[in-house]
Parts: sequence; C-alpha cells; structure tokens
Amino acid sequence: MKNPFVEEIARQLAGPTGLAPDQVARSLSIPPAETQTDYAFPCFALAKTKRLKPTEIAQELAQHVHPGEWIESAAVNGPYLNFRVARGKFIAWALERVREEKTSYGCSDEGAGRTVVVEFSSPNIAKHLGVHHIRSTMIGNALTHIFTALGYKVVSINFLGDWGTQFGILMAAYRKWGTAATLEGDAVSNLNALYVRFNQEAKENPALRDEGRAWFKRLEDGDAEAVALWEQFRAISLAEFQKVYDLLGVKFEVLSGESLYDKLMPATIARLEKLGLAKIDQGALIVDLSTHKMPPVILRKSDGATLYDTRDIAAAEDRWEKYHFARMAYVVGGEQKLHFRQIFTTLQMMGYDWAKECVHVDFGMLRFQGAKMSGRQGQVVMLRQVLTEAIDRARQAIDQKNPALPNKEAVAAAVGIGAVVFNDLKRQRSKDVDFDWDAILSFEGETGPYVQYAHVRLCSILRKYGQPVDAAADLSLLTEPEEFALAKALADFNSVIRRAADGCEPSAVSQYLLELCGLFSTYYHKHKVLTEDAPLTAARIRLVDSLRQVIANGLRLLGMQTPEEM
RNA sequence: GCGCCAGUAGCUCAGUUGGAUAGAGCAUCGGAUUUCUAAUCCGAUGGUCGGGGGUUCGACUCCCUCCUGGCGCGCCA
Repeated sequence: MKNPFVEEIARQLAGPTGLAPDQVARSLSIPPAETQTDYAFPCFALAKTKRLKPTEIAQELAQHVHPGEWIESAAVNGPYLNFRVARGKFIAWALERVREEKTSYGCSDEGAGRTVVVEFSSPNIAKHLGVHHIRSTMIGNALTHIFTALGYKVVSINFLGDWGTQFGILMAAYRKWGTAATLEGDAVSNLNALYVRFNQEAKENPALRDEGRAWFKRLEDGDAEAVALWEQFRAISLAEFQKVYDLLGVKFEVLSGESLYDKLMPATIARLEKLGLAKIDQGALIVDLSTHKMPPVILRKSDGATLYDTRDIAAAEDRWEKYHFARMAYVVGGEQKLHFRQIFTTLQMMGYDWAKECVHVDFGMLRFQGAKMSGRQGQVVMLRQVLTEAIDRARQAIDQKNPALPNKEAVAAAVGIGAVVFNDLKRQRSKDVDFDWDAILSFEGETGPYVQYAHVRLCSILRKYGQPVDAAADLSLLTEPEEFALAKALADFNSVIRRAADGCEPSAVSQYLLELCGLFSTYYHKHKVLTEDAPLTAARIRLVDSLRQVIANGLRLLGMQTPEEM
C-alpha cells in the first residue's frame, strides 16, 4: 500500500538531498508524540556527506519544503526535519482504503505466483496432543494465514511422527500386554500407557529394547502383521488429533508423515553416496559435517534402520519436486536447531540451491513449573483439557457479565479458545513460556478476549446505529487527536503483516492488535460515537466500521474467531 | 568443554533497518458506570536496559569480554 503522504515528502526532499525518493522514504522515522508531528527526516547521514552540521542541514532542507494538499507543515527540530501531514486528508485516505478493501484490507499480492510450504504441528502418533503442541500448531497456522494474505500460495503440511523405533516399541508393548479393550474407548491413552510401561520395564530389562527395535525393523521390511498394527495405531491417533484441530479451527492441505518417505530414502541415500557425501563410520552410514563444525548426519544406523535425519532430507527433496517453493518453513521447537542446520547444510552440499530458502521457524519451549514439558516422560497436560477448561471459564464469565447472550456455547468457545491461542501468539515465538493456568485462562489485560471485546464493542455501536455505513460521510469532521491516532494505526496494518511474514513472527500481528485496541478503548471512553449531530455520527461510524474491519482481519490472521457479542 | 539462544519495572513482556525524555499488561494504591457491553478506562508508585570495555554525532539495539539462565552436542524425535 503506497502512502501518498510519505511519497510527497520523499518527492519534495529528493532534489534538495540528492537522494532517490525511495531512499528518503526509507529513512523517514516516526517522531515522538509530543512534537505533534508525523514523520521525521533525520539529517545525520547527510551531515557526513555534505560535511555540515545536521541542524544546519535540517534548516536548509526546510527552505525547500512546500506545504500543500498533503503536507501541512514542516518544522526544524534540532537535527530533524519534522513533517505534519494534513490530518483530515490522512484520515479520509486511511478510512477510504479500509472501506474499499474490506476483508482484504492489509493484504497485498507481493507473493503472487510463489509458493510457501509451512510444516507445522507434526505430532507423534499414539500420543495425545499436549499443551506444548499448541505452539507449533498455532504459530504455523497463523503463518499460513499471513503468507496467504500476501498473495502466496501456501501448502500447509502436518508432518506426522509416525515412523521410528518408538513404534517398534509400541508394537512390542501391544503384543505383550494389549487386549481387545486397548483399542477401544480412549485408545490413545491406552496405547500411551503401554508405551510408558514398556519404557519403564526396559530400564530393568534392557533386552526389551531389542524387541522394540526388531519390531520396527519388521515394519520397515513391510511385514504384514507389523504394517497392520501400525495402520491401526495411526488411524486411531488421527481421529483423536482431528477433534482438537476442529476446536482450534486448524486445517492442513497435506497430511504427510515420516512413514511416507520410507520408500524414497534408498534413492536419497544413493544420491548422497554417488556425490561422495556418505561414508561408513563405526558401522553407521553418515554425512561428515566436521568441516562445518557439526556432528555428522546419521543416514543409517549400524543395525540398518534409518533415522529422522534421512527422512527429513528425503522429504525436502520431494517437496521441492512437488512445489518449487519460494520458501519452506519448519515450525519446530528450538531444541532441534542443530538438526535443521545439519539438514540444510547437507542439502546445500548436495548442490540444491533451494536449500537456502529453507528456514527453521523455531520457538521456545513450554515449561511446567520450571520442568521441561514434552512427551517422553509422560508428564503432559493434554491440550484438549486446557481448551475445555478455557471454554468453561469463558462460559462462567458470560453467565456473570452477559447472561442474556444468545449463542452462549459458540461464544464461550470463541472466547475461551481465543484466550489460549492469543496467549501463545502474543510474545515473540523464541521466548520460552512457563505453563501457567492463570495466564492462559486470563481474560483481562493483554489477552485475546481483550481484543475480541474491542471488536464486540465496535459491533455493538454499529448495531445500535442501525443504519448502513455512509460511504459519503464527511470525514473532515473527525478532528479529535485520538481519531487521527487511530487512522495512523489503521494505515500501518499492511506493513505489520509484511513484518510478520519476513520474520515468520505472528506476534507482530498480536502486538499490533493490542496497540490498536488500546487506542480504541481510550477513544471509546473519551468520545461518544452516537450523538445528536448526524453528520459527525456518520463520520465516526466510518471510523468505527474501519476499526472493526481491521481488528477482524487481524484476528483471522491469528486463527481466532471474531464474535459480535460476548 | 564446545556451539546456539536469552538477560529491559516486583512479575510477564513491547521497543521497526542504530535515532529525540525506554513503553504496556499483571500486581499495589487512588479514581471513573443516569451515557455506544466496566472482559473497559484514567491517575500514582515502580528502571545503573545483567556487569565492564569499545565503535559513533548518537547504543536497549552493533563488536569484544565476563557473569547468570536455558537448549543442543553420532546411531531418540
């Protein structure tokens, strides 16, 4: 979205500074609010080349600025040249853009014709989704929306952990202790219990591990019994995952998994061997990465079975063949940083130019009272349980604050789940987070419900107004400083989305929404929208409608719902 | 030991490519509702931006070093 105010400043300054207009535009900064100005041109860089004091340059440049339709005035402030835009014009421009573009406001087509692959969620089968899975799932889900908003074709992949020795262990355990009842009722929990029991007993009796490995070998070799068991486990797990994905509103374009690459791995290994990159070391087939100061990639264990390194390499090759992506994002926890460096480096060594388009979108881990929270030790809080609890809390809040609300259940789900999702997306993804019921279920302050509540209030005003939004309203009546501040925030939306995409960082959007809703809440308390003054009301309604639209667009990017009442 | 990441208010965090007097939420205290939903708002309290050097007109931001915490380091994923 081109900002004509910035363009005008750039156009006027280009001559006197000797810079290209877009160079000027890029060096503009936002001055502090107290200056009552909107854009600042800092003169430090020019001071070097022109060998003058920055303050002198600012004064000199000020002579060349001609206020006009777009720019109200320019004022020297020390080494800065501060511009004040024509506020009425700016507000009209910003609101008009939102009115025209509606649900696509903030979007662009800069990614048109290019594909982004996003791999996320990626749970292991035969286990429940734990709270920690929310991180990959919702960060990845938000990224698919964000890239889609910028015009990219997005391929979202759920890459299931459905292969590996762990399933050999599971089969061995099932064959030992499993009954018909195991696969009924809460089958995933039953299977997981067997898995945990097996690991415990294996501590006493290490020979059990060999049984597990043997079963996995049978699976890799296509043994009918092993395959049948594995397929059963997988189907049971998928059905269970789907319930949670439905609650969260997450959809995948491709349901894939490590098992799929079992057949492609021999070819991948053959290519690596042909390139002279693979060698035998201590009985295992490895790719030596010592020149890159990394431990080797293990392609094949000494017992002949493969590991996930090999499967990830094969999967990457396959996806390139299928999608020719401009970017491929792996939304996986930060503890796997080394793994992805190894994989990307290996792909690079194989001569794949596209390896540099692969990014590991890492995120901090979820702790539970200081302890690492992930599946292996069995100490997990189930994601479904957290969501259910959040919905219950939201329902209680509704009963207390708005008992007459229609659609209580749907709203409770939107608000409760929204709280959990927003809580996960509001901070930079690389931060570790301590699992805290109070924080996750909080509906006050910087939370999802806070943003949804702002949306609800906006909807409520529009409902009470009861007339169509007037496209011809006289926006020059919007003269309050808060109205201008809101318009400026609205105008930022597209650059926020771009920043979120560049850094694969959904928190850029959540932080923006908090800021926007904060500005609105202040405005809401200070100024009344529905007044006796019809033209003023019509103009403010335009502002309200624009805010509603942008907040809704932002929430959708995060994968959250936008209730109209709560 | 080596590598990577982090350290900002009592707690949890923002802080655009280095820019003007470092901002929010929670907590604490004090206020606001005959008015568009108080899941809200306003005010107060609260800071050696981990320590020390350096780069520069200017550093929370970049470099070096030290301290603290986390993660990772060949047959788990």
